[in-house]
Amino acid sequence: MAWPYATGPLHLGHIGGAYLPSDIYARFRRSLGDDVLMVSGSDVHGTPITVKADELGWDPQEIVDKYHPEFLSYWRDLEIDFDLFTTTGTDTHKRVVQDFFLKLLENGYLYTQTSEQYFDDEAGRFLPDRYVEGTCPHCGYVDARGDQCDNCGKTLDPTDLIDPKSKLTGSTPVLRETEHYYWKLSAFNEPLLEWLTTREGWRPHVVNFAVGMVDGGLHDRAFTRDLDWGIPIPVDDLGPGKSIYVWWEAVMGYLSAPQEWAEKQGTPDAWKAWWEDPEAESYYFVGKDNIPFHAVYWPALIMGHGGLNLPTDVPANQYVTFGGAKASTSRGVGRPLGWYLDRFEPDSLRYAIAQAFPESNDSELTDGEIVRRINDELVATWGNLVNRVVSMTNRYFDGVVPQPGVLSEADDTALASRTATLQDVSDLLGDVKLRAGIARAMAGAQEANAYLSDLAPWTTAKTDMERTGTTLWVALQMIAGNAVALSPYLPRTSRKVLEALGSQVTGRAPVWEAPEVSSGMKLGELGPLFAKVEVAQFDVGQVDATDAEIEVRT
RNA sequence: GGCGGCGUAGCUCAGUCGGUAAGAGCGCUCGACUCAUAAUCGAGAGGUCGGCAGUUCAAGUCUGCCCGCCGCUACCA
Repeated sequence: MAWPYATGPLHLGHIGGAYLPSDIYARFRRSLGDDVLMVSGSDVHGTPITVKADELGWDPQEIVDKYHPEFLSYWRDLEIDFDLFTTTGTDTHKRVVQDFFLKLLENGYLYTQTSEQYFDDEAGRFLPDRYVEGTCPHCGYVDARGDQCDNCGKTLDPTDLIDPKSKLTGSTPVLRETEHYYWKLSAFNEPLLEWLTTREGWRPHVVNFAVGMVDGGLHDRAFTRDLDWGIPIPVDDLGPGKSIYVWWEAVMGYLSAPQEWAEKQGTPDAWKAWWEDPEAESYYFVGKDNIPFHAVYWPALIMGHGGLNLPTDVPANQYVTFGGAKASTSRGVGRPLGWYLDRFEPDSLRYAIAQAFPESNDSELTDGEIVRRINDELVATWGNLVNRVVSMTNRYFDGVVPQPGVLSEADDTALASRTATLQDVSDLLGDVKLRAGIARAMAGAQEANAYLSDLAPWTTAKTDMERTGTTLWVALQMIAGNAVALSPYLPRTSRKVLEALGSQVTGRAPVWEAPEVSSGMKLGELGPLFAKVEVAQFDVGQVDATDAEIEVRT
């Protein structure tokens, strides 16, 4: 799972790209009976946080304190079931990161080197490339940044700039020597390439991207920064004010979070089952912009550390787009998640997003599209199926599951389709094809609807109650099986259905098999599973207006 | 500019190693049904797979060029 910056509200892109896929996959594996540990947390040391803090005149910690709890509320509302959602600001994380640093040092993958960097005397600190502006030596553009010229596009070094100025204070920065730890990343070119090119079942765009990157030859990278905010290095030979670069430190959260979880459980060594047992599998659900860190840098760090499991898979998603542009709250594309949570039921929203997972391509998801998916697909096909069968059972059999008579060929076919659905969805989920999985589960519901059409229990009820009872019994079995198939995607309503049909869901997820709905059992109360979304529910004209508005804005 | 990627039915998307008549859902049309949240079921219409050229017995699928679009550019992807 990606670690979000605690800098602002999340939007559908975050949910569709990483958190919901992860939750669905985790629920599925739990249903299979596997032990699953799902962890993530807020990155509290990222540059965006200090930048935002500077802007607002706040302390970085205040930003974190504002957004981290908000994230937790999203997980609760959407039922994204983390075992632990922590932050990179914990003592455990600090300890793990510092130990990791020492391990790399001990293994010979860190060395010190001095370089010259611009220093702002007025602000009293070193300036990142982007904080230096000046005239481009290539095209003469006046507002070129230290890393790149926006006008001619050439990549620059801050020292190339003519007449450099600090973006912070406007003063002329001076070059100063600074010493840093460097990470011997170049040592991992071969092993990474070897590892990446032998991955099977990975999404092509992930492998291509990572291989392309490593193939070009990775250079050593600075491991530390001149910053007070962050995790200080655990050695003092460089003097004070040296922190570990946030990206290297953030990914180590995957190692620290399980340890924190284990400590809280009172079984401090329990994390090793996930990290040191070679049989353990690890899946990193991230957006495609995070591929370098999860498919290249983090594996390289793991290799450098030794004794830890490399990622089993990095099923990175592409982007959820709005009006063709990547969702980004800061740029005003898409809406904050809270807006949707106020207007949609969690399972309905999960459905709409899952049907648009950008697994192999960017996927467009507008408000109108969400409404359409909920009303015309989820409510019409699945919600309605459950509702019609339950109400017929109520009407003809007083809500008691009827006793089936002799099964016809159609009945057998229907029952077979139930297990086929479960099997197919299982195969797709196993391959992390989550979007195809939910589509297959919905096809199962359509098969049940078609079965009802063929057998027309409302007609046979006039003449042959045994036949009617058999049909409804079969339909109830199909519904129960389908509820299981949908349970990773729609946990709340699936549980409702299963419980109404007499299945006790004991663990965190139902067992992955078609449950038997017993004859003679009285059905539990079960109203409509999902409310149809009325557009009037939005602020007047909001849906269309927003779609248009977003397009204009991009 | 560099790097990565995208352009397939009205809409959102699938199309594995190039090979049976190009697929799904929704929408639309027609028909059936009336148990059900005007839901469901069946049938059908609709695509020169962005354009041009090439490789091949055969290309949505490979190569080149062009057009349009998007993302990343984190102290070098």
